[in-house]
Amino acid sequence: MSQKKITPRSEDFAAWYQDVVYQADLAEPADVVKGCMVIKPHGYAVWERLQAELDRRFKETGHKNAYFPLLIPESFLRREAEHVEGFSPELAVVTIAGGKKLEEPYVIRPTSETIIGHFFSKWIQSWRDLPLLINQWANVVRWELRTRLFLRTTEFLWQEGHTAHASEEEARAEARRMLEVYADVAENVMAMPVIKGTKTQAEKFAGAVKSLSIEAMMQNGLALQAGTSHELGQNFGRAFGVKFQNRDGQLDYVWQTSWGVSTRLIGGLVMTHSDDSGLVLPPRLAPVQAVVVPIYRKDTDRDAILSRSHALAAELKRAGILAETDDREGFTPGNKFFHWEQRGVPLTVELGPRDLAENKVVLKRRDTGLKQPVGQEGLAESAARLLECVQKDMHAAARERLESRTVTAESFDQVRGILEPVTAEKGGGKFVMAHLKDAPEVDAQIKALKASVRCIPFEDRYGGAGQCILTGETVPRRVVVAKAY
RNA sequence: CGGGGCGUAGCGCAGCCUGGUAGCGCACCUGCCUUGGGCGCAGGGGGUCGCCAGUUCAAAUCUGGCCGCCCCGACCA
Repeated sequence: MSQKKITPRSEDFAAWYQDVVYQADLAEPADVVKGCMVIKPHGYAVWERLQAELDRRFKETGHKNAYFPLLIPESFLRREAEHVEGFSPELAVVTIAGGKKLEEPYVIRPTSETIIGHFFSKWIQSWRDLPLLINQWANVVRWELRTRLFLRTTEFLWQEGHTAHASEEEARAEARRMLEVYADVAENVMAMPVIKGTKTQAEKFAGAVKSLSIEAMMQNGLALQAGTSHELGQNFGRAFGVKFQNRDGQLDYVWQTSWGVSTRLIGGLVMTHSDDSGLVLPPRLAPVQAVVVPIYRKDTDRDAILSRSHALAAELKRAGILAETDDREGFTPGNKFFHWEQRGVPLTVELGPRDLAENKVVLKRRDTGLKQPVGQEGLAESAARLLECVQKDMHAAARERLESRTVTAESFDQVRGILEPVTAEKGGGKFVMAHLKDAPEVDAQIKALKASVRCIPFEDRYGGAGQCILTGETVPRRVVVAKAY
């Protein structure tokens, strides 16, 4: 393992992010496959914990998992006009298979609305078949020009929920419900505060009637769209002939939703909590929550300290804490501390000769770096309590950062003044709350600043209606403007 | 596609100007010694110097061509 230093955030935030991802052993670029990455065991373990939290909630809200093909007939993409327009530039297409040119090429799914729409049309006849609530865990491919580990890669892992409903209201409620699930996971599992809101018409998903999103703020002040949930209306229902007979005996098209989060969340996690020493993981996502580091000077200490370390780790495990002992030979304690620190382990349990003699250990928390001696008696309880505390404190710190970097603006020039100097490298980003009309020409002017309207928040905390700073028309509330990933 | 940069050990780089048997740091292996925040010492393994051609007694080094990658811009759920 290399001992390369991590570039400080203040020097170059983008370089810092890469360094943290490497040093924490989360992932590396798949050098031989442009734009793709290898998610390494530690990174994948974080993803698995996140998946488990999400999957449990999907099932609790009545959804079932299924799996649809990776390859989609090219013609399917064309059936929904906006959808094809939105996705065709970033499609990878299979034209040859089995040594022969295909009659009709397949695209590698960039998302599955189309092929799932096709199967929904076969599965749904009656209102009794509705709602149909499906989720798929899958990989997708989008040929992006510029990629960054986790945040935007050519291939990525995600889940996509696809549902069909008998009424518009029910579909709308579903889209909203799933956004709330995402917000719950972001806030309470990832300790990452988010703003829930509606995308502007210009920013909505290709083929949707309305898109909802949760937006998080990274430590450089840039926004990250952390999850989206779409009301598809009857657009895909019409395109794929997903008809049902309603209670009145009449044929109608279903109202659909789709919603997704991806491995991008791991990028968000890194950029929300980590520091200049490396990764910082919230306890609820850490694959290892506590690591016992034995410290011994002489061979005579060695056996006693190692066996006590193993016993303490076993006790922690019995209490449901993901714990292990770092009993690797040939590494100094200092080396081990750095090792686990870079990997974001929330709690380190130090056990040396002095502690052994006094029946204590030293607990160190990753987020604040604070150390405290605690008795070996009752270690499981004190560790569990401390983990809870770390989880809460991390959330509070991130919340505080988001609040303190949210500002209001009363004119376009003011928005420009705040956002123009902001870059992913230098940081300084803000969420600028301003009155803006939901109209494509307005979005276009914000785009010219290399910023975007992130969302129109559900909850208005900035004083209600006002005049659009570009058109002068009255709009109901301020929207979030920011530079984003 | 426009501008800039770079290809030498697993990673990061020096050597190139001025041609003469390929080096440094980290990582890796062995042994001894250490262990409360990246131990030390000694020994060791690992290279078609991006590819092709040319010049030359001799090319990592000079010349020409090609390929690949990175950054900035454009593009972008």
